[in-house]
Amino acid sequence: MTQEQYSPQRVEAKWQARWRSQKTFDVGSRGDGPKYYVLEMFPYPSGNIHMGHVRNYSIGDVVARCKRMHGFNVLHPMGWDAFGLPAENAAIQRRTHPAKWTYSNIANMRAQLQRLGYSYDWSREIATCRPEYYRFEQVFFLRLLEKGLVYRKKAPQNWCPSCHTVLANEQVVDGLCWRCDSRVEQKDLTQWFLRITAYGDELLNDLALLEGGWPDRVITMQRNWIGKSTGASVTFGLEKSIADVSGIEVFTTRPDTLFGVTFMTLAPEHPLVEDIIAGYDKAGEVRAFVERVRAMDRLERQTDTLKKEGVFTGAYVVHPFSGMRVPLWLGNFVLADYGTGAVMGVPAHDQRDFDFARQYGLPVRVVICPEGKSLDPDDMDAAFTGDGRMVNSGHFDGMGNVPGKQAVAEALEKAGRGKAAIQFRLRDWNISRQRYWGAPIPVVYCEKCGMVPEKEENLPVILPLDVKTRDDGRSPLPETASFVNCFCPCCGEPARRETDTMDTFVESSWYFARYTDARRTDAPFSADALKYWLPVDQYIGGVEHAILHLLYARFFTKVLRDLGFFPLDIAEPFAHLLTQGMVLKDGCKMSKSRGNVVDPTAMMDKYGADTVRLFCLFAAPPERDFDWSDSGIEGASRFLGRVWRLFFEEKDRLLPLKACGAASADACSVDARELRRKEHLSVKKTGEDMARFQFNTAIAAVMELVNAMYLAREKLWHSETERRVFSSAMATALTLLFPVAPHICEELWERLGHARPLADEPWPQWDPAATARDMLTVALQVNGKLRGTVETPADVDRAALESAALNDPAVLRHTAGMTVRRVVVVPGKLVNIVASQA
RNA sequence: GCGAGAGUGGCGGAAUGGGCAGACGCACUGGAUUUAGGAUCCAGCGGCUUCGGCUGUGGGGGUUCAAGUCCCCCCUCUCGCACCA
Repeated sequence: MTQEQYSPQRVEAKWQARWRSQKTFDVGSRGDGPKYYVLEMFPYPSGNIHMGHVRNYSIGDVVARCKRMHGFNVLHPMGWDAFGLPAENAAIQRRTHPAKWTYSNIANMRAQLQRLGYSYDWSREIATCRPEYYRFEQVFFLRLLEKGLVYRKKAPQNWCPSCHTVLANEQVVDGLCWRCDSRVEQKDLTQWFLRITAYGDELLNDLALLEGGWPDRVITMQRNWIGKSTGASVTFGLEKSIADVSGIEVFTTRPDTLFGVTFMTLAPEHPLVEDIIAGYDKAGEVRAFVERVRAMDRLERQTDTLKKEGVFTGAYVVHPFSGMRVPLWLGNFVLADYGTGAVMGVPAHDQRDFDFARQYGLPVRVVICPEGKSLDPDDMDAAFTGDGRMVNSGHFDGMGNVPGKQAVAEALEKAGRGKAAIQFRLRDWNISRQRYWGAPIPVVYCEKCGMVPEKEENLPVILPLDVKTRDDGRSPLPETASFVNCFCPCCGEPARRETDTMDTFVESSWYFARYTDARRTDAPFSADALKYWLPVDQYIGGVEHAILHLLYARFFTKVLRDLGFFPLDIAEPFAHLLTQGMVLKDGCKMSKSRGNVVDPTAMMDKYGADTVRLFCLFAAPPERDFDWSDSGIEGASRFLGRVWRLFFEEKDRLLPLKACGAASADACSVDARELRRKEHLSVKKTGEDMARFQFNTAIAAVMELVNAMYLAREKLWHSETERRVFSSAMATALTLLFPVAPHICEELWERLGHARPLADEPWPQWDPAATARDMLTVALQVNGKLRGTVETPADVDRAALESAALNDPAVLRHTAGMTVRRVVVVPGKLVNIVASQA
């Protein structure tokens, strides 16, 4: 028998061309059915796709194709997160322009994605570096400015000396730059901030809406990052008078311990330090301490092992209720940028304060006692942080400390010395970047009018492409006269344009919405399209964005809603989130320096796209990391070869049926009925596994079906019905495998004689009657141990089953000389005989 | 330290509500085919075994007729947070 050789490259090129020319996956041309929006995190156009992309996008493509087969109107777009530093650095290295580099990378990577046969609606493709895209970001910026949600502030900032730019707090990981791992320095700079803290509560509370849809750990990470603490602010009067300053404010989560305060500690950076130590005879020592702490960088200062140190300032504050004098210290553990940069010290009830007090001989004052006990400060070897009764606390004595928290806060408010307060760990988002390849911030600086927003009708402020790039990595914008020199939108006089650009995370905070009407030019979105498509039903990407991108996008969704761009009933952008694991090689992350990179295009050259997709999905469940295996992909390739060969070896006898097209196999052999049963079970299992994103087991179910067909093929040609059973199994296998390996399935489907492509076929229905069995294998246990099996008719009654079990030779052997105490029958599954020595 | 997740053959991994542990694949072994190699097809494949069995899901207890699965204690690994007042 001559048979055609399987050439994946030829088959894949054919179907990719057809899908493109027929716009198969353009959602605009298909308007029926309920909507489903599946989105994968868009790539940074670094030059070439890597296996991580292939895995991410293969998962998304299976979801998209499955949903489509289930009758959904599926939006599945793709685009480019195209601004950013690597383009600039690469351009410097290659003596080219970031734009040129970026656009050529996009062209290259688009071709690579198309070679993988993903079902994207390419008509909605976006690139964030195009003015048609970022112009709307500038519109958002101006509206946010109007609302006070974006502001400029001078403050110590995270500065990456190697990237020559500031970083947001979220972009500093263990004191290092998230991108290049350089040590981040602190630098005083005037920067633009987005007031994400104004949404702290909503970002925190709405995490509840994501329970069940997002992985718990991502929700937890966001909750921790936002870091809400409830407590009170308290103002301690300053004994010494400083102009305009009446006292020092602290934040505490334990107002119930207020009477236990025996000292106060300020951050060395606290703005009042100089005023406080003025005139103190040991001011020099204090200054030396401040200098020493300041010299340490963030990383050093935040390690656990750092010795807690402090210095007395010579000054005292006054307790708001007791009027007691409280010594004022500086401490290296107090953070300047959390709370008020000042902490009240309650050594009896806070371990850190306890250690500090013992180290410097400060008094310990017990104000909470465990129920029915008393505490002696001299006997304590650790702080008591549990609940109990308030003591030594004036008229609060005897009160439980839990209600005491509120009571003290109320009393503070009445006395004008404080109030209930909430603190967030979350800081405002610094979006200024001192780099060139980003979206310009649309404001100008005028000598007369100061900072003036650009007029909306003048947008976009276009990033000039004809700049002289600098070798040192600094932005060329400040030296680009044609960009910098402008006229004040307010008075018309000459002015200077802002030369900082926006953090690229701003672009990725709203791109998912732009896809809903990507070609629109007069507005960023259209209300109808947003209302129809949002939220994204399934979002898929790496867990490395658990805080950064996913928090920013949530924030933007709420902001754009409040600015009137988004529908009011959209609270969250991504209803379901799948965080896929990494593709490793030899247990390590793939990297050029390690030399363990597996190139997807080389794999496609060798095995074809279908095999690469199949292996990425089959190797492990999607959330888990998996190790690339050269023999593993061989196995995937072998399986597709097996499908291809089976098809051509049996082709002359195959009928052009649809999936599950054999109505019944009643009058047929056992083999035919078994194959039909396997076919329907495969439809059930594959469907269920796809729905819960267990692609590895879904594929295993199709493999089982193919294996069953190999074993049955010589036996099933006796009758027309048997021929139909076999043909139907083939059609079903192709249909079930289609979302994973679409090209080969389309090709064989067409060769089976179908005019309508598989892409337009519905997901098959399985028939419970076809999965039923006349004979069942029932496990026989004695005292819980498997001793044998027995074949029984499916409708056997309990008594018959029980007696069959008791008379089974293996059972008899194991119950010899014993008394049967009990027989447990699980219908259709097993019989367990409980027996013991007589 | 706190929080989350994980630990199953030589390997990747199955077992969705406690019910025949190891599906599917890789590697390996044997057979068929082949001039040969490769490819392909078929079969075997947790460990021990006196071939009757015994034992086995990180370790130890427990619940149950029955535990990878439920409960308690412990160990290891991965990830996240880490002076947050």
